[in-house]
Amino acid sequence: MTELLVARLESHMPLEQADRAALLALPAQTRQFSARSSAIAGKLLDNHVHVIENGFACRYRDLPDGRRQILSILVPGDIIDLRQFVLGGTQPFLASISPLSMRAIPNDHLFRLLETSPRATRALWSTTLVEESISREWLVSIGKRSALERVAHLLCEIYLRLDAVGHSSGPRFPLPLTQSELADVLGLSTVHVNRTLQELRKSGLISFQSGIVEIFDFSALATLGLFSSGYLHLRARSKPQPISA
Amino acid sequence: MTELLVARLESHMPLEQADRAALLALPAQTRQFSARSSAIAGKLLDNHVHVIENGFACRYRDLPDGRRQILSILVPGDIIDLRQFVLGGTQPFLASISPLSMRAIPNDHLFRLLETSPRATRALWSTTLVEESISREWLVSIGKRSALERVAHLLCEIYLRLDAVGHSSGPRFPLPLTQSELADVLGLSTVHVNRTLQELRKSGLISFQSGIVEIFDFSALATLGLFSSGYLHLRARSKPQPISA
DNA sequence: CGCGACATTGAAGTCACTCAAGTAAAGTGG
DNA sequence: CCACTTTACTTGAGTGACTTCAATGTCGCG
Repeated sequence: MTELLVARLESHMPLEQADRAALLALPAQTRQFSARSSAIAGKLLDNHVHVIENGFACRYRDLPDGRRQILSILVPGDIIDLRQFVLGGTQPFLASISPLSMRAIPNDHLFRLLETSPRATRALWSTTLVEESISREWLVSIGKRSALERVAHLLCEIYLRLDAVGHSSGPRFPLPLTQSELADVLGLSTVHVNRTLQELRKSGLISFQSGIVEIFDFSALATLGLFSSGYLHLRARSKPQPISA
Repeated sequence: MTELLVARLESHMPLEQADRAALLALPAQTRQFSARSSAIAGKLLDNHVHVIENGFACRYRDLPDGRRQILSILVPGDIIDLRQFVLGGTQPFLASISPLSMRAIPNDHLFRLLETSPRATRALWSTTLVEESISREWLVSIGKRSALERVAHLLCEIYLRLDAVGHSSGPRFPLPLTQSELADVLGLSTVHVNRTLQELRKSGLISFQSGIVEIFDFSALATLGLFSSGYLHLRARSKPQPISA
């Protein structure tokens, strides 16, 4: 049951049947976490790489005086500890946002795969490069986009990322972040996130309640957020996009 | 003459003699660029990966209305187009900051290396992961640190990165960015960068003139900037650090 | 010299923040 | 089943860090 991993890798680059088979043959055990538990990192299996199967998580950094910045939002299909796998060192802070289920793959099996399949290696490497690309886009948001643009941009991004792994339903998708967590993602204050969301709702572009977002006009939202999807490195899919950038 | 590449890879993880030899055997031709030419990307050799040998460059993103965010500062030893190599697609915008010399390595040789040396593959992969780690740290800066903290933090980072590849001289290092470029790095306005630099100078922590920074008290600067060097993933070096975090 | 690029300074403006309440919904315990 | 608590969201008022605009200063260079 690492189909999701294969789907994720193939959303960025094509695989051969042999690679797909090798990936599917990787052993994996399921692990569950409850919502909103920080310090997940300590509870991960050592010498395993984890793939999110369901739910949302995030990486974050706390500054000594209590300021917090959320560094990435992790959705199903995301691999959370490739950096440690490759580079060693300790896992940066990681927290679950919603209830979370993950698949843990033993490092040694993965090492063997890397040695035998350069293409699978590239595919895994790719996911880390896409993550980097997303980080950079967030830099643009936080550095130069206005609050309204930031929120619009983030919603577009999460929508496409979820859609790429089949976790959207039409124009609707789950976003189980509180406004205060969104603030820590976007480099804004909670109060300002609240007002910005109200503005987006009033302008008829989205609805957002009890953790569900609906985008009424993706292309208008993308324009408003100066969003263009290239940085996500999604390959065109066989079935047509429900809504497209 | 890819010694610099080897030095850079070894600053993050140990290599075996065989890997080192394989890396040094990679053919490479030198390419030169003048200072401050944007759209470097178009002038790079197709099907080559480029390593900076001397000088500074940056990746940047322009928004439609002229806002610009600099996404990363590239220093000697940095590899600038691994993403395209692995993931395909086009090079994000790239500009030289100072006169620049680079070494271009043909993709096919690199592919062959990846297929024969998993350890070299990991080392190259590592550099992209370190870049990602730096992007994330910049997110913290722009998202949550004050202007003074941001500048202090950036100076600490550049110093250690240059020092790791032997491009510092004692507490001094080149930083050929204009204040307006620093502003685009830090998500600030030029005017505010100017005032912030003055504050740092007045407090006696640094000097910064004609593109040369001198850090008088690294540890005070690091404290001020909430800097801790872990995210750079630098291995302890054999010779002692001149100044350390 | 005079031009261009960069740095510096002052004044005025604003976007987003902080502080402070208040509302709403959901969970907890007696 | 209803007080009590907790968590999230909403609203208003005042403030401040940083911005924008506009000059002025300084240095190197053709």
